[in-house]
Amino acid sequence: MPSHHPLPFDPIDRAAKLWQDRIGPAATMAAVTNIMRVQQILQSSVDAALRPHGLTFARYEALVLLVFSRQGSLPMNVMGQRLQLHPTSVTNIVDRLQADHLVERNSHPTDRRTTLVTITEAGRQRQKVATVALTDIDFGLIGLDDTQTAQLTALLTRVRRAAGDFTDPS
Amino acid sequence: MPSHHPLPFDPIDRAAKLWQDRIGPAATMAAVTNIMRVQQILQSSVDAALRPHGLTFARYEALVLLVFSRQGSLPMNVMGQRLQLHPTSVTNIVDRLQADHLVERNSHPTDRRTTLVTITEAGRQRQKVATVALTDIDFGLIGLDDTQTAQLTALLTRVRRAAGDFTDPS
DNA sequence: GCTAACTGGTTGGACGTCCTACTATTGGGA
DNA sequence: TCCCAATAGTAGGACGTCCAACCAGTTAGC
Repeated sequence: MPSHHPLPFDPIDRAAKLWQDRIGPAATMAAVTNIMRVQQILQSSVDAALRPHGLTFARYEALVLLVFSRQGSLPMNVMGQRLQLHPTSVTNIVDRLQADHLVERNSHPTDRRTTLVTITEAGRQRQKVATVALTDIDFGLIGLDDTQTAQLTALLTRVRRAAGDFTDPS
Repeated sequence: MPSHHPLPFDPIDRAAKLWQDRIGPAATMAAVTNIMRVQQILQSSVDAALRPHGLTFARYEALVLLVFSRQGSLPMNVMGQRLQLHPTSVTNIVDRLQADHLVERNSHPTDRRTTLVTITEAGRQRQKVATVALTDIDFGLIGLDDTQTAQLTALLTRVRRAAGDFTDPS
């Protein structure tokens, strides 16, 4: 169970209201704090579902990426690009997955700089049961029907695009 | 400048597409990862704007809360409730603000368990300039017009409500 | 060929978040 | 009155994220 204390009202929204008179883009502020807060809710909800399986969302995403990769292995830098993570975060995550024997580190055949991360059979199994756990809680995203979920995705994708998150491969 | 590496395509969406055939609520998964990602973008954008002023978003929010409080001081547990933070997170944040002389810790007049956090004059000044820095970047939330921003807020509010985030004081 | 710039990855440190466990204080009920 | 549950805050640790700095290997330019 996530440990968000219930709120009698939204303090940040209240702050935003106060700003409206003296500063400016309160609507934007409200959206920002909503995103921050919903992310926090989802994170703790998802992590709680994964904890019994010894995973976090970050490590789970890495496992998913490897499971769906053609060879079951990827260079670390590619993992960083796909998951949008700093190289040091990849190192951190792979360290922990490796300590759990869910992935292995292999050397690249031609480029001796790169490290290939390969998922193990145990890793595949773990990803499978973790996915079941996640689908059981519907990924922690509740309160929206299919149409609204699609709307939300569309809006957020727009933001990501505006932020230059995915540069189209032109 | 945030350090997200540009993406040629959305890997998680791709993974979600793969799941669609074999697992199920891929749309939900896509929305979840989008929220996670947008939060990350906003966080790093906002933190980058605050870094020159020696603040993070978490500490900034705490300052705002104190500035808008009637007495300029609040008990730590109240701060935790308003900011939706774990008690230990409040301790952490107040520690750092105090080290920067932006807040002070005072003892409560009647309840010796509670600690009153009081904003200093330096804290008020810092909050002011930090707010200017933040409004200058429009909180990093771009790519949406007013209508879309309102839509986004409405959708996220629905999620928060479903998660029991604000328990209406009925 | 040789040097300089670039790329892949790691280390160490800062920060925020949470959890578990603990101390101090308060307040309600036997 | 006294004891015990609830509350306020902190300490220590785990985790993920980032940055700065660094080393090893690779590639391009001269």
